[in-house]
Amino acid sequence: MSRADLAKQACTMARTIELFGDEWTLMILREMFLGGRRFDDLRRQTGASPHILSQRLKRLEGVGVLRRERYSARPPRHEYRLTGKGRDLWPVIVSLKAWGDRWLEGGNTPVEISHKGCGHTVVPRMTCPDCGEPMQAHDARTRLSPDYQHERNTAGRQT
Amino acid sequence: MSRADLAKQACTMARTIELFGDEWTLMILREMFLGGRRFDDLRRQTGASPHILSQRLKRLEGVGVLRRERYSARPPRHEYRLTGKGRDLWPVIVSLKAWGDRWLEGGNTPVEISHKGCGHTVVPRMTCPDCGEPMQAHDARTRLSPDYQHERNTAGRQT
DNA sequence: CAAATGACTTCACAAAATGAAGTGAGTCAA
DNA sequence: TTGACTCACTTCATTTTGTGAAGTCATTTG
Repeated sequence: MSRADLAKQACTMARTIELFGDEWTLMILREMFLGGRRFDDLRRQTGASPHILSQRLKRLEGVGVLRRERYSARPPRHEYRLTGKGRDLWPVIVSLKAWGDRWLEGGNTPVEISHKGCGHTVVPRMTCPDCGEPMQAHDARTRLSPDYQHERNTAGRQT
Repeated sequence: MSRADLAKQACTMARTIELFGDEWTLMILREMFLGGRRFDDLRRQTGASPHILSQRLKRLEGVGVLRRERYSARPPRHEYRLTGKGRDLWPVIVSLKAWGDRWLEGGNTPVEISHKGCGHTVVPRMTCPDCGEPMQAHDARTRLSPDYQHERNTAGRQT
């Protein structure tokens, strides 16, 4: 199965992973949430080669999570900005960060997040929007739709 | 810069991305949160080739997010289970799902999550652990440590 | 006028993924 | 007790993707 085939699956998780589930795309998103906007900044901070950075930015622009904007006309220069759709990926990046801060060894976290509302330095977490309680894997019950159950049951069979 | 070089960065985000930031690893984690435990189930549901699945499972085991357990002795059979460290990646997968459910077209979400505590079907979200308010990108202020600032300022320079 | 900057593209080479086939331990049905 | 089958993989040839260096082009700055 190729990357493109993931896009055909009904599961929105699989399709989102197909879009953003690679090293460089995630690094670019991280960098943009840290404020990076220009090609060369992104290249330096992510370590991506210009070739791959260019490719990924085009894909992200195509998906609509960022847009290319001219910030200078005379030498034609562009920068990249997250759209609302792109900013909505924040929880993904923050979740990765939270995991790393908790489980990875080797010094303090170099990036701190504080909540503008209350001013405290925090590690944002998942909660239930209904009752407000924190939610982790074991607090959740997962249910698959009948169609999706069927898709899964017939997946990878040769008959 | 290669994938391995990301591991040397101080940023816990970069190092976490190095560990889990690829298509197949994320698909495997998704599948495990959906209850998948055996090699062939994982292979079928993720679409990964046995080669790559084997590689990724070894890496994930090495990192300690899952463990290999024998469930039958006579035909020696194993299955894979998430550890606590692995279950802690739940917010990453849920965030990807939430984004997909919101922004991707094409039918209803095939996976529903409900909160055991209150029983409601929910889309878990990020909140501030301090004041309990929902948090999104624009509610957060990001601060970099001085060391990390310096690492960033000298990144990608040839002099 | 020469060198620098920013935003890329092109290219030769290297690394990784794919798909198919194979392996080995063991079970189960005839 | 032979033959088909399952599970958990490994091996291998081919294709795809990524890498690092160099090049391009339109300016601007020394």
